[in-house]
Amino acid sequence: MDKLINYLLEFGQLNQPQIDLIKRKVKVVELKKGEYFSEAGKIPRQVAFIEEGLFRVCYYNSKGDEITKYFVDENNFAVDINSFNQKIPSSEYVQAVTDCTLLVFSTESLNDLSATIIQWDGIINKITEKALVEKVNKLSPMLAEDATTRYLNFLEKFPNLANRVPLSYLASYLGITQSSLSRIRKSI
Amino acid sequence: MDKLINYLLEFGQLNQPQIDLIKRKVKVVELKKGEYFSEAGKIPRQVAFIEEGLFRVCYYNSKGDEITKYFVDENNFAVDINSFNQKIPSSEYVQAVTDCTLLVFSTESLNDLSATIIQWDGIINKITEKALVEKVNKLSPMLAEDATTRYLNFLEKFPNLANRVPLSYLASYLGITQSSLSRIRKSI
DNA sequence: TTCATTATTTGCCAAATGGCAAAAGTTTTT
DNA sequence: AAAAACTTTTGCCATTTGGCAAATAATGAA
Repeated sequence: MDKLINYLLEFGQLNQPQIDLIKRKVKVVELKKGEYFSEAGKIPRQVAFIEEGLFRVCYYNSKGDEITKYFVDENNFAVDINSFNQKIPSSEYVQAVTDCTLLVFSTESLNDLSATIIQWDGIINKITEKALVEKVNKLSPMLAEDATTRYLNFLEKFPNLANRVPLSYLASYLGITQSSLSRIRKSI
Repeated sequence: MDKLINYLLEFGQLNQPQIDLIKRKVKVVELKKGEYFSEAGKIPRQVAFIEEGLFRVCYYNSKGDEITKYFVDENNFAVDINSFNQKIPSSEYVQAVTDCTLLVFSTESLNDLSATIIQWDGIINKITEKALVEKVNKLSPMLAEDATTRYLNFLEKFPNLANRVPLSYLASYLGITQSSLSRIRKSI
């Protein structure tokens, strides 16, 4: 669990008893490639810290295409933050792209931590904000770039991943078709 | 200032003395079309609530193109949240697209409010999170849509704006060239 | 290992978008 | 009102990406 604790410590101070409490509140979960951590239509009741592996968040658009909204890799939290906070059914799936090791907080654990650790909410808010800002900053320039550049940027961000991720996931994330991505790959 | 207060009240309760305090901490500012509220390279020291008008957030990409990252319309806060919080120079401009009336909070005012009003941080965090989630949710599907659809969606979101915004702003927001946007307009 | 299934590549052609420069239209300044 | 400056439209053609279906490759199950 060191990854989690170190990650939290980046956003605020915690003393040893607090750290121990956090460790007790978290549950280690393993997910196999392809399994879902949370599903569209359900109210998410857990938050995952990805200790190992890769997730994606995806949904079906009005045309029925499956769209990968973004990838979440290790050392990050994965959750449909909006649905989780508002306790409304999610409109997206959170799915393991590779086998994953997760550290899972339940809603109750989070409430306990929030009530017990005075810095907790502050830490979580900083983490949330940083994650969202990163998403905006990654998505925003993509519109101005051509498909090849978007793919190259993905390669840079996830160097050893491009070949472990199904083409269809990656293509929909990049906003192109599978065949186009295949051609782009060949041309590089 | 009712717009501001009503907006804040959507995210938490405030009693009258608190509301009065907030009103005292805020400064009304008018900006003319084209003027900047904050500029790239500077550390932002203010947050604006847009009472009237439209802003855009823009930057220059590596090719030197000016890119409109997003628009912010009335009843929303405009700030480069990341630079503001971390006190680092912004990499983007916040510019008035139309004449605007703003309610401006300085860093000091915000600190005072945070120290005095117990609910303040919670309210601000909710607002921040909501704004960021909205940005992600608006950007994300754009990649999967063609230019015409993106334009139509913009028209829907800002019905009476498309013709008041320079073509260049809108085109770079939509991720297309001015000429393409001009042709799309004609074809509708 | 072999078969079945799924994922990826490829060919062919169509559609969307870009690049550039000139023309037309608007707005601002003098 | 005329000139200058800026914005938008348009023509022409190149490039990028898409759509579809078949071929190939890779993966998983029997």
